[in-house]
Amino acid sequence: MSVRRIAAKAGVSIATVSRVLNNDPAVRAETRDKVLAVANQVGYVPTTGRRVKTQLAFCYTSEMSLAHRFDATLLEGIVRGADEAQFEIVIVNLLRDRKSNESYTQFFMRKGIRGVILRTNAESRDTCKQIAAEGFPHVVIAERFDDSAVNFIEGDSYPDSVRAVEYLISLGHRRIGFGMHNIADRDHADRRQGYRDALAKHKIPFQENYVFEYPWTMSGGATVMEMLMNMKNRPTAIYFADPMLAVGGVKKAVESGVHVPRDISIIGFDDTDVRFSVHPTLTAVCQDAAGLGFEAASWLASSLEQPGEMRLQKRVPTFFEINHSTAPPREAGP
Amino acid sequence: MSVRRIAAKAGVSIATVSRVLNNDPAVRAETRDKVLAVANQVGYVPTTGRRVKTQLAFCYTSEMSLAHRFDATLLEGIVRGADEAQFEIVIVNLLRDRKSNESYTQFFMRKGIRGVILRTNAESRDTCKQIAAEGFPHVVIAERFDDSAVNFIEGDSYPDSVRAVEYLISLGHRRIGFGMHNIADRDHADRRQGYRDALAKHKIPFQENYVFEYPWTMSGGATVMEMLMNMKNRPTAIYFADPMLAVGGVKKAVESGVHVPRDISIIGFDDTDVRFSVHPTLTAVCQDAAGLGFEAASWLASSLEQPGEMRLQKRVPTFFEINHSTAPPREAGP
DNA sequence: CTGAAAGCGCTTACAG
DNA sequence: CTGAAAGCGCTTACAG
Repeated sequence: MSVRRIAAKAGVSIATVSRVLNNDPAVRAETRDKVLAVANQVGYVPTTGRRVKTQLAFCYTSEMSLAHRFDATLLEGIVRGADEAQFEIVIVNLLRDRKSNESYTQFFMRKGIRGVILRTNAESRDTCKQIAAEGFPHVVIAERFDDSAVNFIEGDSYPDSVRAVEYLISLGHRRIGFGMHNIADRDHADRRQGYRDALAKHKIPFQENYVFEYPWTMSGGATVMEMLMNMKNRPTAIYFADPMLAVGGVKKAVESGVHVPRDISIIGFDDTDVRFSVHPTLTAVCQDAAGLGFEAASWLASSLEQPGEMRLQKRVPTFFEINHSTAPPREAGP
Repeated sequence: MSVRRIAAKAGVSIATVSRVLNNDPAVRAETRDKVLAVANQVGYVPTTGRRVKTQLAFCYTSEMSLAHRFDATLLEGIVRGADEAQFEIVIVNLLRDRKSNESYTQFFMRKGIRGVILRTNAESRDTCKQIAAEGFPHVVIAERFDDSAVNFIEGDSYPDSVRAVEYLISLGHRRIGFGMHNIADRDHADRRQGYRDALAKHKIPFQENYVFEYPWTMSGGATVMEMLMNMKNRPTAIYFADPMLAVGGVKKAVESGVHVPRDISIIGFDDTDVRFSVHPTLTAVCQDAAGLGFEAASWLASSLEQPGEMRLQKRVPTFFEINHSTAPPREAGP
C-alpha cells in the first residue's frame, strides 16, 4: 500500500506517484513537488520496484579498518575507478548480516550488488575461493591465489624486497634487521622471504632475533627500534616492510639521539607518500595502492559489461626508491 | 523474462527460482545450487523485486578525494557507525549521474538510499540546503549552517585556535605566522579568525604577509616554510591549521637546519595521529574525525528508525595538546 | 498533464 | 520439496 498511501495523502493517483518517483517530465512541477514532499514526510521506502544495477561492493572478509592507511588508499582508487565506469561503491562487512545458510551469491543479490572487490587475509582466503567457485563476479585485491577460478590483482613486493636488502648489503651492511606487521598473508610472507633470500644469496647467516613482527602502528615501529637499540650486537640497518612501522622506527631513533642514516640505515615501505613525511626521507619499497584499487574496480566494471567470463590474475611490481635514510655503516665499508 | 529465463535453463518453475533467490530453506540443496549456478552463468540482474532498505550514502558535493586524510578518517568512522546500526555505506558522487531536472529526493530514491551524510564546502552549501528543504533525511558533516532545517555535526576549532595562538604569545612570541589550506569553508575561516582574534586580544598587529594559504599537501607546507624562512623579519612561530601543511613545514625546517622549536615554534592541526609521526611531536589543535563520522552515521541511522522528524545541530569541540614543537623564542622571553 | 486499467516481474499461499 | 496460479507493488500504454 505504499505508493497508494502517498497517492491518497497527495490527492493524486498511484500512476502519478510512480511518474514522480521516476522523474517523468510530463508531470506538472507543483504536482511533482507535492508528491515528493509527502513521500519524504511519510518516510517512504519502496519495497519493490526497479532496482539499482550499478553497485559494486568493497568487501572486507575479516576484521579490517579504514584506519589502516593501505586500505583507505585502496578505497580511494577503487572509488575513482568505479566512478569513471559509472558504478557506485558500497562498503560491505561480510562478517555481519549474511544469513545462516545463505550463499554469497544470494547475499550479494539481496543487497543489489553486481560484483565484489574482496579484501582478505590468510584466515579468510577460503571465503574468496568460495565466492569464485559460486561464479559471482569478483576480484581479490592485494592477495594472490593459485586457484585459476579466483581473480586477483596484487602488488608484487618480493623482487624489490630482495633488492632493498641487497642494496643494504652493497653499502657494506652485514647485520640487517627486518620489521613487519604481524599479519599472515602472502604479501607479507613474500617480503620476509625476500629478506631471507637476499641474505642467503650473499651468504649472510639468517638470525631469528633480527626479525620483528609487530602491529602495524607507529608505536609498533618504536618498540622494534627500542628493542633493536638494546641488542648487544645490534643491526646496522633494518628493512621495515610496513609504512607506519618505518615511520615509528625513524621517529624513535631520532628521539633517542640515534642518527639516521649515520648510526642506522632504515629502509621503509610505502603505499602512498609517507616516506616523504619524515626526516630523513625514507629509502623505501613503494607500491601504488590507489592504482591497484583503481585497476581492480575498472576491471570488475568492464567485466560486467562483457558477455563471457573474464579472468584477471595480475601482479603489479613495486618500485624501489633510494632516498636519504640509508648509508654505509659507520664501522666498515663494503 | 528474467526469472523465467533462469527457470527454463535450470528446468524448474519460476516459483522455485524466486525461492532460491530468497534463500527459502525448503528448497533442496541441489536444486538451489543448480539455480544459483545458472543465475551467475547468465549474469542475472534483478530488474524489480524487493529493494535494499539499509543503505546510507556518503555524498561528496564537490571535487573531493579520499586521498585527503581527513575525508578518509571521517569515512572510517562513518562506516563503523553505519555497521553498528546495521546499515551499509554507499559512496555517491553528487556531481555525476543526477539526471537533469531530477530532485535530490528522486535521485536518492532511485539509488535506493535511505539517508545521506553530506560533505561540502563553500561552493556546494546550497546543495545541502536544498536537500534539507526537500525534507530528505540528511546530516552535513564538518560544516555548519544557520538554517534550522539543515542537520549538521562539525568540529568547533575556533576556541582552540585562539588558545593555540595565545599559548605562543604566552611563550613570548610576537611574530606569529598562520598557514592554512586554501579552501573556502566555515571551518577554516574559523581557524583563521581564531588566529586574528588571539592577536587582537593581545594587541599584536595583524600582518597580511604572515598569512599563508596553500594546498593541503606536505609540499604546500614546505613552500610555506621556505617563504617564511626567507622573510627578513621572519616569524618566530607559526600555527598551521591543516595536518599535512604542518608535517611538510616541520620537515622543511629540519631539512634546512632550522631547529624546531629552538629556531621556530610550530603548532599543527591533527585529525588523527599525524602529530606523532614527525620529530619533534607536534603541539597541535586536534579533532577526532573518526568520532565525528561515527556520530553522524549513528544519528542518521537512529533518526530513520524514529517516526517523527529529528534535528541535529552539533558542534564538537577540538582539544589542544602541547607537545615538543613549541618553546619560547630564542631572542626574548615573555 | 492526469487517471483507470492492463501489464510486468517477482513473491507466496495452496495443493500435492 | 516443487509447481500452478493468485496476488502484490510498481510501471506504462491508452484515453481524455
